[in-house]
Amino acid sequence: MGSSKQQPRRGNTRQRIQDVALELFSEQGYEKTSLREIAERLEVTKAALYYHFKTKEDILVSLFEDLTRPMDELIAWGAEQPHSLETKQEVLRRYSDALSGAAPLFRFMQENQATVRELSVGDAFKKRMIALFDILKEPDAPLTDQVRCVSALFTMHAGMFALQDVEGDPEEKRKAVLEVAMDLVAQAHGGA
Amino acid sequence: MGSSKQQPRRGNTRQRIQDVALELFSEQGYEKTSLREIAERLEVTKAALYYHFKTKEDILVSLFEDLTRPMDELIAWGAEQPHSLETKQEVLRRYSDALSGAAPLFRFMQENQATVRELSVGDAFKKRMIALFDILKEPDAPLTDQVRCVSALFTMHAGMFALQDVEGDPEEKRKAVLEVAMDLVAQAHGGA
Amino acid sequence: MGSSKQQPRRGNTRQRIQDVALELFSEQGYEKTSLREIAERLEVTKAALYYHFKTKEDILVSLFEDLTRPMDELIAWGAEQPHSLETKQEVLRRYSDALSGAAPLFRFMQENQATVRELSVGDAFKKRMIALFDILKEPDAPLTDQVRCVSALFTMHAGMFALQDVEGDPEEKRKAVLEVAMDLVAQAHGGA
Amino acid sequence: MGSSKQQPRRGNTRQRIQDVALELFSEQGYEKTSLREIAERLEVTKAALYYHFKTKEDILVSLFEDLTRPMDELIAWGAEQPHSLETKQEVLRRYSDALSGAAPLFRFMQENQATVRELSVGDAFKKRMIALFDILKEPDAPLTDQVRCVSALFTMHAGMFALQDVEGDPEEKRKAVLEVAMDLVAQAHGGA
DNA sequence: TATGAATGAGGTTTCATTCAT
DNA sequence: CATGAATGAAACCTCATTCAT
Repeated sequence: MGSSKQQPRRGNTRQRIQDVALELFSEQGYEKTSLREIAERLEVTKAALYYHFKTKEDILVSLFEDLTRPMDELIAWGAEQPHSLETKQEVLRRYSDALSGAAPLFRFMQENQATVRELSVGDAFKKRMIALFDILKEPDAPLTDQVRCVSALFTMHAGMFALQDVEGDPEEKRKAVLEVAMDLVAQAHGGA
Repeated sequence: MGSSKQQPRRGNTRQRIQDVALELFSEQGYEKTSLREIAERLEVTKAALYYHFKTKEDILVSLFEDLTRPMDELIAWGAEQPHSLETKQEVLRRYSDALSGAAPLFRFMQENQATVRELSVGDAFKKRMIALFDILKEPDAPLTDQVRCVSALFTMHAGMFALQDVEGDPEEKRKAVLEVAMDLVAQAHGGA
Repeated sequence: MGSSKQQPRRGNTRQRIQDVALELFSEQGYEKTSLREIAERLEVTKAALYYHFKTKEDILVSLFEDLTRPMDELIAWGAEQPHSLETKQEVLRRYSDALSGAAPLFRFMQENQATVRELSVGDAFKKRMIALFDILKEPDAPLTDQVRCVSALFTMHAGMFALQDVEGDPEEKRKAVLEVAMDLVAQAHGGA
Repeated sequence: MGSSKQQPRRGNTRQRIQDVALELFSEQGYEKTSLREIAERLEVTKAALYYHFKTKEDILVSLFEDLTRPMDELIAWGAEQPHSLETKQEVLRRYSDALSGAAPLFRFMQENQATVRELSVGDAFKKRMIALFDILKEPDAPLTDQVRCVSALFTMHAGMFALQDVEGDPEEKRKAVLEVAMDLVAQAHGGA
C-alpha cells in the first residue's frame, strides 16, 4: 500500500503477461500484436517477457494449454460415453459453459485461423474439433447430417461474436446459441 | 511475336498479380505474405507491383471488389423482393453459387478476420453480412431464429473448408451445405 | 562533380560492402563486427546491406568465393601434376603469391577458426587444406614428414602475421617464409 | 552423506564452472558460448556464475592463469639459461609436455585469436610467445632462421589439431610434432 | 551459496514503400 | 511498364549483468 512508485513485483508477472497478451491477441490479432506492445502495457521490458516465455509463440501456447484444459477433459469424458442423444446434449451443454469461460481465446482462434494453422496450437485445436465432431455425429451419417454437426460446432464458436451487434443480454444469447446447436445435433441424430 | 524468349506477358500483369496474391493470401494469411514473395513468384520486382497497385492493401481491395460484385448485385436484388420464404431460398441458392466462384477469397476472409477487421474491406464485408442477415431474418424474429439465420450464413462460409477432411465430391458437399442452410432459414421463417 | 553531398552511389555498393566488411572482420573478428558498424562506415542503412546480401554470413561467403578462386585453380592444377619435388615447389611458390593477394581474408581465417568452423566457408577451407596437403605429402610418408608438410602450410598462413613485430620489409619476409616452407617440404620429399 | 538427492556438489562449483566453460569455449568459441549455456549444463542459474566470477572474461582469465602457470615457470627458467642448443631443446621438450596438459585451452587460444586479442589474456599470451621466441632464436639470426623459430612454435600449437584427421595414436603424433620443431630450431641454431 | 526476476543494449533480419532511370 | 537501389521503422530475440532475498 501507499504510493511506492515501483511495487516489488510479486510473483504474478507471468500471469499478467498472459492476461495482457490474450487481450491484445484477441483484439488485434497475433501478428499485429508486438512484444513491445505487451511489454509497454505491463511497464516491463521486452527482455522480461523472455524471462518468462521462450518465444512469442510460447505465450500463446501457454494460454491455450491453461484455458482449454476443461475442454480436453470434457472430450475425453464424452468419447467414453454411449453415442446417445443424451450424451451429445450433455457435451454441448458443458462445452457451452467451457466456451464462455475462455471466450477471448476462442474469439482469437476463430479470427486468426490463418495464423494459427502454422502454429503448434493450430494442430491441437484441429484435433479437438475432430474429436468433438466424432462425438456428435453418428458413424455413417449422411453428408447432410455431418454438415449439421459441423454447423452446430461453428455456431457455438462464432455465434457469440456474430451476435455482438444484436441487442440482448449475453446469457440469453448463449442460451439461444446452445438451443440452435442442440437442435441441429438432434436432427442429425434422428436422421441417421 | 518475334523472338521473345519470355512468355507472352501481355498487359495481363495486373491480373497475374491478383491471382498470385489471392493464392498466397488465402494459403498463408495476409500478414505472412510479403510483397517480396508475390514478386518472386511472378519473376518481377517488388517495384513492379507498385506500378499496378498503390499499396499492399490495395491489392486486397481490388480482389475484393472484383470478386464480390455478383454478391452485391444479389443483395441489392434480394433487398427489394418481398420477405417471403421463396425469396430467401432463392437468395441462398444464388449465394451458394457466387461463393463457389470466389472460394479462395472467402476462405481468406474467414481465416483472417482479425486482420481484415482493421482494413477497409473488413467494413464492406461486415455490411454485406448484415444486409444478408436482414434479408434472411424476419423483422421481429426471436433470438433463437436470429441465431438460425446467422448460423445458416456461417455454415455456407465455413462449411466447405470444414468439410475438407470428410470424403466426398465437392459438388455434393456444396449441395449438402446449401440444404442445411435452407433448412435453418426455413425453420426461422416458420418459427416467427 | 563538385561537392554534391550525396553522390549518386553508382553500382559499386556491393563491392564497397565487401571491402569494409573484410577490413572489419579481419580487424575485430566476425562476431564482434556488427552490420550496424559496416553500414555506418559506408553511410548506408543496414537494410541496404540486405539488398546486396541475404545474410551476414553471405557477405563472408562472397568474400571467400571471390578471393580464393586463384587458389582453387592452383590446387586443381597441382592435383594433376606428377608428385615431383618440382611440382610441390611450384605450388608453394604460386600459393605464396596468391596468399599475399588475399592476406586480410587469410588473416581472418587464421584468427577466427572457431567461428568459421560452423560456417559454410569453414568446410570449403578445410577441404582446400586437405587437398593441398595431399599434393605436398608423399602417399605413405612417415608421421614426421606429414607433420613437416602441415607445418609448411601453417607457416605460410600464419607466418606473415606472426612476423609483424619483427622489423624488415614485407616482401623479404614473404620470401623467408616461402623458403622455410620449401625447405620443410623438400625434407619431407627426400625423407620418404 | 545424509539423504541428499543431488550429487554431492561440495565446494567445487568454481572448478566445475571452469571445466564446463573451457569445454564450451574450446568447442564453440568464446563469443558463441553464452553464460546461459554454461549455467544450464551445470544445472545452476546464471546468477550463480556471478557469485564465483565477476564477469565472463573473468572465467577465461582464471582458466588461463590456472593452466599456464607451468609455462610461466618454464619460460622464466629458460630465460636464465645459456642460449645453447641444449637449453632450447630442453625448453621445447618441456613445453610440449605442458601443452598436452592444457590442450583445450591452447586449442581455444589458437582458434579464437581475433577475440582474444582484445581481451587481457591476449596480451599475456602474446608476451609469452615473444618470450619463448627470444629463447629459441639467436640474437642476430637472419630472417629465415627467425621464421624457423616461429614455425616451430606454430607447429607445436597447431600441429595436434591439424593432425586430427590423420590416423595414428596421439602420443606418437606428439612426438612427431616435437621432433619437427626440434629440427627447425636446430637448423636455426646451426645456421646462425 | 545460490536463486528469481528483471534490465538495457544491442544483434540480425524483414517489411512496405519510394524514386530516379 | 518495369527495375535497381535504398530507406526507416519495426520485428523477434539474446546477452552480460545486477540485486534483493
